[in-house]
Amino acid sequence: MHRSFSQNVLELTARVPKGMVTTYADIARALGTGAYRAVGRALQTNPSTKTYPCHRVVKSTGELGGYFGETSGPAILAKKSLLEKEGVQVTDNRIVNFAEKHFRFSKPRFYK
DNA sequence: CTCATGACTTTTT
DNA sequence: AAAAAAGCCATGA
Repeated sequence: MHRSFSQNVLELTARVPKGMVTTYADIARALGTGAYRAVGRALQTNPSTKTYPCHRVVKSTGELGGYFGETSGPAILAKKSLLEKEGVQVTDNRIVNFAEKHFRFSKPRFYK
């Protein structure tokens, strides 16, 4: 069964447990590619934040990254709020204790 | 098909 | 430590 790259990005996003985060690079790697930037692009068209909690996807550096196309401003504040509501602290645009909150995908998956 | 673009990442200043 | 440059690749025009 072939799923599009974007579709797989969304499905992996849905796997991240509440209170944990993953990164754009992790998702790309889990799909067997290095298309980190394309991951962000795929999330930009997220059809449902309920189904796909894309606020749990952050940068490899532990910084927040973007939300709904915005890299700063109100959208990012919303992302921060959602994370803190789940117990992930954010200070100065960064995940506090990033290593402990970092969810790792168990096995690589391929979409092709 | 080619080309530019971006919710990125890593290396180099 | 902070900023810039270079590298990455799926997607849409």
